[in-house]
Amino acid sequence: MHSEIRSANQPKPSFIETARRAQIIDCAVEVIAELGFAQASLAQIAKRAGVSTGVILYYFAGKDDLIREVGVHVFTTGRSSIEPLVQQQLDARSALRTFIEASVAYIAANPKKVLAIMNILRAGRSDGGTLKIDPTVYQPRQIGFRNILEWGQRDGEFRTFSVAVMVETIVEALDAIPSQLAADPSLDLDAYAKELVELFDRATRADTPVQELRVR
Amino acid sequence: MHSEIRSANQPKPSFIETARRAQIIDCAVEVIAELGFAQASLAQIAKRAGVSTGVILYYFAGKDDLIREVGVHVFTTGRSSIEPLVQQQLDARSALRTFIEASVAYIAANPKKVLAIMNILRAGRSDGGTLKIDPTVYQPRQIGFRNILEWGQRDGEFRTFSVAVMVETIVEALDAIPSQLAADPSLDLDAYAKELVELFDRATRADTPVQELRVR
Amino acid sequence: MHSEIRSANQPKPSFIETARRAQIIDCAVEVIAELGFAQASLAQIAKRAGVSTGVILYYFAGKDDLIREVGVHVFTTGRSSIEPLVQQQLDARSALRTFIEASVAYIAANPKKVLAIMNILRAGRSDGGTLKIDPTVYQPRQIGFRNILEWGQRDGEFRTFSVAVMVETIVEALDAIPSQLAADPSLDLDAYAKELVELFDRATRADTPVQELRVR
Amino acid sequence: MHSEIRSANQPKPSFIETARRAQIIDCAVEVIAELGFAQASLAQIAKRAGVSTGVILYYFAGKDDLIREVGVHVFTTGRSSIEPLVQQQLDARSALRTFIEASVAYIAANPKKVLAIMNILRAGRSDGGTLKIDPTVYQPRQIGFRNILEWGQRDGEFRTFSVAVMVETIVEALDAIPSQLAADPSLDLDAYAKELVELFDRATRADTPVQELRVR
DNA sequence: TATGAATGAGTATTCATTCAT
DNA sequence: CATGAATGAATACTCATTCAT
Repeated sequence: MHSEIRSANQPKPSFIETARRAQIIDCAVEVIAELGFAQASLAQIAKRAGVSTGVILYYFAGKDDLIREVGVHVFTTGRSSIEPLVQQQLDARSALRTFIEASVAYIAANPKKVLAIMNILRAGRSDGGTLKIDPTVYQPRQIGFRNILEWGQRDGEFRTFSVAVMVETIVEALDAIPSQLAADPSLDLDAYAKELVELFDRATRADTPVQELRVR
Repeated sequence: MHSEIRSANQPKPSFIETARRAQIIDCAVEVIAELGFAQASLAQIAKRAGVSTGVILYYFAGKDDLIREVGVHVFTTGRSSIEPLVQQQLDARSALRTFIEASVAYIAANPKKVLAIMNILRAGRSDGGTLKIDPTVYQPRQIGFRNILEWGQRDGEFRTFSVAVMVETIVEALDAIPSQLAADPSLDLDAYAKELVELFDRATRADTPVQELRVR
Repeated sequence: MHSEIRSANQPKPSFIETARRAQIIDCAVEVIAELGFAQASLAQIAKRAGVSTGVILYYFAGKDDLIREVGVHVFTTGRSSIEPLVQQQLDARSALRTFIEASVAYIAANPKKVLAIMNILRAGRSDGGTLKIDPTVYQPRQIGFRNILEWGQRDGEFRTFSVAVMVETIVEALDAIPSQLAADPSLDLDAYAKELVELFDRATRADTPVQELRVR
Repeated sequence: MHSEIRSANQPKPSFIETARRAQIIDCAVEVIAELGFAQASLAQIAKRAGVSTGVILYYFAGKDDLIREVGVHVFTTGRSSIEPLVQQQLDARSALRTFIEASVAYIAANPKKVLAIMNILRAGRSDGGTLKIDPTVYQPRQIGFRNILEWGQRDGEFRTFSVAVMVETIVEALDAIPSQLAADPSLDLDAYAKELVELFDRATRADTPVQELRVR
């Protein structure tokens, strides 16, 4: 019945199971966002969900499994709200701008989810040294940025730079937002997005055509 | 015996005490860097140091005290190796470049120390909600960057942008390095520094005088 | 699950919970009575109960909570076995006699419980300076004696004396019994009670009517 | 050099040793009186004395030994200030009154010492089940009261009663004072003594000659 | 499905004591 | 004489996990 076993023989999760899993993931997100990853015990999460800790372990193979699924959930929903917008863009520069804007918008719309993820990712490794969230879950974002940057470099929109460094810098700039927002909920995220767009537009664009970035 | 008490009445820590404290701090750094903050129990640190956990609590008032001193140690040595170089610079642009280069150089020279600090800072808050490392210890860096950016804006070297956002982005770009280096020890940090310098030079500089940044 | 939380939302403790709590309280009483409060670690109590220490902390919020509940348990049962008898008395002199007799009888019937309580109360304060058992739990006894003494003084049965001093002396005379009984289990408590009744009857009664105390 | 060894071969404790032992005993008294026995660690006592814990263990065979000597010290000085006064009395009734008064006076003059002793005696037994203070140290007081009571009964001054019960009651009445005094330092001990004298005079005296107790 | 009960390993911390210097 | 260093056992407590019901 645990997720691994499930995927093998039980193709159809019941309605109640789906609901329970979603509920538990939501509660885990809240607790991790509010108390931090270290304080987020199964007992706390269960308490928030109004169930016993046994329920969590009935639906998830263990704490690690739950955390992993929290990661999958947040990154999946994030991706689905960002990717379509980016794919509409016709040039790399617009795509980069859109990616940043959509990312910040997603943070603004889901501050707890994103904060929870950051708390998890930044809490370091698990006991065995493995990461708490599988790279395949969070790397698509890096890959997305990488593709855009390489696209822009191919098309001559972007200057020559290390794509790896630029990706890392962009991603970290975005990842720094959730905790700032938690510390100061009045933070103006629209303005923040505009600053980041301008910052990375200047950081990436090719020199010669000093074409101005159109404000939307 | 413990640091707080010490500073009041006992001006001269013995040689052996100084050595032990340094040794324990070093071992704490290693364990935190290698296993992550959550796995860094006193037992682990003591094991690494080849002493009993009692020894740690003999020299430090508690785990919190040890962690705090790790923070002080790393930030103090970091600052002393960076600040003098930055202060020699005559214009904001050079100061920013130097600050970034010196920061990366410090990471290259002390990868474990910096990784440990990142693991601590990113592990979130303690039980009581207080930070594990006092802001007065790590904020001088932010203030340093802020001063440089404001200086450049005043002097017209830098364009208009949100200093807060830029500082955060720069700092996060630097803070992302230690874990990358841990994952790939062959990472070329000189090149990484050059990329960041170029990136933030373009992100900050004023438009008109398209003066090229001299490569050192 | 823990007592405080329980009283708020969970009106029906399960049978097994009630039994376990009672069992743990009993074992705590035994250990505290036999080894003294200082030696009564959770490990000792758990060992006596044949469970792991975790079980104790599953049913009680902590050691302090357990100790507090031991106090409540003993004082509550003690009070319920003493108070009704006292309240039947029509004059203060009989009430005082009955109170003393019933108190000794309760000690005779529950030597370990009372010894445990004495060990707790006399072990001094907790770390924070707070008492280990709430005054509201053990002060009703003092108040009971006080009321009787004041009643007798009002009615002229008792002479003039400091009620506070007399209460303290009576209570201490009773509290001295459990440890004497532990040291010498053959102690004749009926005789002891008669002695105390006579002692405090003479100590309290008014001078003029040299009316003899009727032996019951 | 430890006390047991000492008594065998070193008949003359040096001046410095005598002073150190006295100093440590005094500090132990203070700490035990102020913090309670449970909180009175060797470290606390050493801190109060301004020495290292090693010093304590140099002059005393262990913590138990120190505690024992605290007991000896307080009971010895107490006895020497009480016994001479009692021995001057020519009748048992006066002796009893004097014993009580002198005991309270000693408490008034040495509240910390007596409170410390009470904290020790009431903290229960040591690890091995042995008492923390040897009975030969504190029983002379009981014997003193016993002798007086038997004397009075032989001479017809006192009525017939259980000497054991009366002794215990008197002693407990006195032992209850130090903690009351600590809780309320403004407690009027002269009045308290008068109350106890009157209380036990009435409790003990023979019926027929209703001779009034002369107020001194 | 879900609960409540129980465990056992792991946490930081305290403390009396030993010992080399 | 005295210190400071170090230990090891014991402390209360947390938590993920197991399991019978």
